Amino acid sequence: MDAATRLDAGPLAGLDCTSLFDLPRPAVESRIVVAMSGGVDSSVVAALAAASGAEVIGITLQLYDYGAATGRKGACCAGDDISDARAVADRLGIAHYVFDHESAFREDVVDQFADEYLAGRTPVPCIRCNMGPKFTDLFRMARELGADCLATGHYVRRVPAAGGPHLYRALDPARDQSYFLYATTREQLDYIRFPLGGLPKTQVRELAEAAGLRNAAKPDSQDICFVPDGDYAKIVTKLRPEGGTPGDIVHAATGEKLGTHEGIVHFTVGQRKGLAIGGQSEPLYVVGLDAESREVRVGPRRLLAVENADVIETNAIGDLPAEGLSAKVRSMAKPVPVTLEGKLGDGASVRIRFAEPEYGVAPGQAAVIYAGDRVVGGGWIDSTQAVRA
RNA sequence: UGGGGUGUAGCCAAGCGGUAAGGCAGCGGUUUUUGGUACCGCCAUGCGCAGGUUCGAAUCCUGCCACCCCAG
Repeated sequence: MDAATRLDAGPLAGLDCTSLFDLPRPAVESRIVVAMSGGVDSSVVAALAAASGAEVIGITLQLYDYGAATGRKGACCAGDDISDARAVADRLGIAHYVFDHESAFREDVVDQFADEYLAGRTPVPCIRCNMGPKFTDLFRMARELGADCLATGHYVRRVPAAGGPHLYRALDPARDQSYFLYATTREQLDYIRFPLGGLPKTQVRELAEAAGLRNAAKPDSQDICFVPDGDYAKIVTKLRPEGGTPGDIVHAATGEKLGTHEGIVHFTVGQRKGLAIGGQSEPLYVVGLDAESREVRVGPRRLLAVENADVIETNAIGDLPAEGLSAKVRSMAKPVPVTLEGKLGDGASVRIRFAEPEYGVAPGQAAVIYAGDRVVGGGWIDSTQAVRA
């Protein structure tokens, strides 16, 4: 009947729920706050927490409302997520609180998102969301509730080490979410737990199934959570109408005007589709955006080659090896070899030199630095330097 | 008005009597907790129009139309 029994009998019978949470004292004396989004992953974290014997409190933040965000009525998936979270908490017999966090989310994430596009950059709202609502606000709530830790469903590994915990990529590279967590501070990492970082997704689903969670088969979330139909530009221009001001599309090499566009917010460096320019012998990509002139500069793929990128507001996690560093400039990519100029961390600016030219590096995106599987930090890409022709 | 040239999908373009290449764009799908990329698939019963020759024409012939260039 209770979750612990089911788990012990289920496909993950050998799993040590207590050590998954790396608690400072016996589980039965501990209190764990779980960030519950309503998805499978965080629901399973709640189930694991409950199975550990600790007192578990689930917290769900109401972050957005699709109806309000898009002007559409009757579409409120956020509400479905919240009710899923509540149902899971009920099923597990744990406390569950929902906090209205919409206005803070709008300020910290959505407005930022729109402003970045307006400035010709390409934001990563998921990182902002982790930095703010999840790892700052939820963090504070968990502390105030006297919890021993805050647990989330992120696929990333926290590994205790001498100078403080380290952050590692998930065991399953296909699920790894470390790109979105490079900005995690030492204080946050001390307190937050990622019990799923060592598990394959299939196992998580099996566990959800075994625990009888109603969202066990719920599709993985993808795209930007507050952009229901994938049309992010619609949201941006709704928030910032000036983002839809037309401008010219010009060839980056010749300066020739090739066409016009319906707003700079529709483009990102490295983008190929959507330019609607035909009659070319090879594909054209966006190689630069000028917010001032609203000019979209395009060119063949070779013009995308970048030899270094300057990143700002950097964070460092743990000590930095002298060599063997690699970097990801997008979530779905293999880390590529790099060297750093400057000292990573404490908000400093650093120059990343790519060992081989990197293509489609967009300002506004994050560059995350790795030493093998360990995340050593990262920062926001502010500008890039093209490979000399 | 005379001379020359060109008219093939949204754009560029191959084809030169044997039953419409390719690229770009676009659309769809796969992948994906950001944007994007990449990959796969689709995309001219018809070649400016009308006739003719031929077993068979985008390809040859005739006329017409349109656009471009040169001349005046």
